[in-house]
Amino acid sequence: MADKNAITPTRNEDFPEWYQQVIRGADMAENSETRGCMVIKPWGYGIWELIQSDLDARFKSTGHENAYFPLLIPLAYLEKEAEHAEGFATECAVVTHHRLEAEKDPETGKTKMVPAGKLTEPYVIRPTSETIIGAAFARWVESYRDLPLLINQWANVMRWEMRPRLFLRTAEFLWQEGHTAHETATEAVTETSTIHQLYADFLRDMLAIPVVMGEKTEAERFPGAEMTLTVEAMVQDKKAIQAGTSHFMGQNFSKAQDISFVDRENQKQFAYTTSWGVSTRLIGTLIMAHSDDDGLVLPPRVAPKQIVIIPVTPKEDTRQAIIDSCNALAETLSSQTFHGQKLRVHVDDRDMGGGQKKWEWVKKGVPLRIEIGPRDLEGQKVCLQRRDQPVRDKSFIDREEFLREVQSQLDATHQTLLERATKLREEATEQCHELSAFENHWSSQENPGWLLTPWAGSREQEEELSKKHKISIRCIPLQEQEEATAPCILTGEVTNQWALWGRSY
RNA sequence: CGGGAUGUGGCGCAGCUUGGUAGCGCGCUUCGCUGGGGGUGAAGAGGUCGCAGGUUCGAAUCCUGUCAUCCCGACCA
Repeated sequence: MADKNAITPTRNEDFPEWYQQVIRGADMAENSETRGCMVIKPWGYGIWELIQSDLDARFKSTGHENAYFPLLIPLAYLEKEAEHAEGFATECAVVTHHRLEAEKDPETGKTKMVPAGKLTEPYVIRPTSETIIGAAFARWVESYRDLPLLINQWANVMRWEMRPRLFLRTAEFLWQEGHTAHETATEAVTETSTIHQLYADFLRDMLAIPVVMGEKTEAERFPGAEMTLTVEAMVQDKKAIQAGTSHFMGQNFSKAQDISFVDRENQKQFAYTTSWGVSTRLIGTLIMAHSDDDGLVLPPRVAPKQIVIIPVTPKEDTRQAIIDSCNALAETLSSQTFHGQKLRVHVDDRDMGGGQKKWEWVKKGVPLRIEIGPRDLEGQKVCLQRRDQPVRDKSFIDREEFLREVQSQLDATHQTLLERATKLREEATEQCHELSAFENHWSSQENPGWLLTPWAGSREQEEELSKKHKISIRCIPLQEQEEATAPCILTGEVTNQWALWGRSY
């Protein structure tokens, strides 16, 4: 087993299968009996809780409040905004009955439960909550004094996807959805951008994932939105993942749902609304962005355990002293903080092989592993292993020194991950001005990375190119738009708009 | 919804062509040896073979139906 990786296959051999095995190896989640739905296990849910609590604080500090709306949406609500309805129609689960009746099969004698009590008006299990929250907003908003209305909801939603994958695309998933209503378009657009930036900061600071911030083209926009802003991440197979979106709805939804108010001139006006969300897909993105052939690699700030201490007890007579020493170290560490939160430390004193324990924590992606054995105890040292470094690397440092530099070790881990991901993305993103080079690029390999091109094509032209090469415009990056004008790669028209193309999840 | 495949102990599979009521690996339990490493020896626990019919003295094996899942397409956070 000496040189074997913990995860089979490796990323190069079979990336999608590697992804599944990382999740299994880290014991994060599993497929459930319910079609397309996953069971999120404590290690995976722990990551989600950390994501949640940090985001929640960011939402609150930008003036938002949490509320909760029903899981079931009256079917009629979904019919109000045509584009929106159409966008989600094919993936809606529908509730049509409200009672079960026991029915005995006369031949087998077995009892079956049969749906009964048909509803006159069916309900849709929310695929997203614009409509039902909009209905509430319509009641809540009467005057310009009621605005802005800044609401967030933490919830589960359901989209009957054809091809589910753990975390990345499941029929039921957890997310937050922000919904806001504003007096003016400008204010609503500002809100959309504020959240866009909030997401980008969050991904960089918590998940160590660099993103490209940009706007979606009309073809890729949220159904019913006037503008969709996105943060796009590149993962290790060079595909793109849309990690979070923030939509400006204009007055589309407020007109459809009558979210109106009396303005400062005593005139009736329709509000301008926004919505924005990130989901458990962030965990999938996180896995694909950082993990290696030995399993999950967690950025410290979302690691349910940041430091795991493993006692090495080869001799019975020193065993208790070592365990005591480990517990003492854990206690000291736990009283320290990292980015405002208590360090999350765990002593693994289970009675089992040390090697097995070590590999479990490697596969779970714990940022720092500490081992303390008889020799370390004697020399007041600890054996430190960092998850962002090769698994077999270890350094023996003074215990006191370790206590002084834990935080910087954790920060350094975060920094390494962020730099690696940034480097990967930069190396796999090229500018392209020639249509022939553009077309060749997509057939050169399965996932050849991203291309940035001058773009002035129509929606139809975009869709044709997308279909032909199985790509999409990930976004019109905000940063690139100021750069020099150039002829569109397809039409030749001189433009200052640049499009970022890639294959995506 | 179109094309392909599969359903056998917790997981991964063999057995099915040539019917005779289950077997392997991993995991799990107990005990021993090990102990800076995912080691090792022994002994155990655990399945009426997706479901429903049919053929047969007898079906995991043959036939029919049905359900579910997976892979390739169209859709998608």
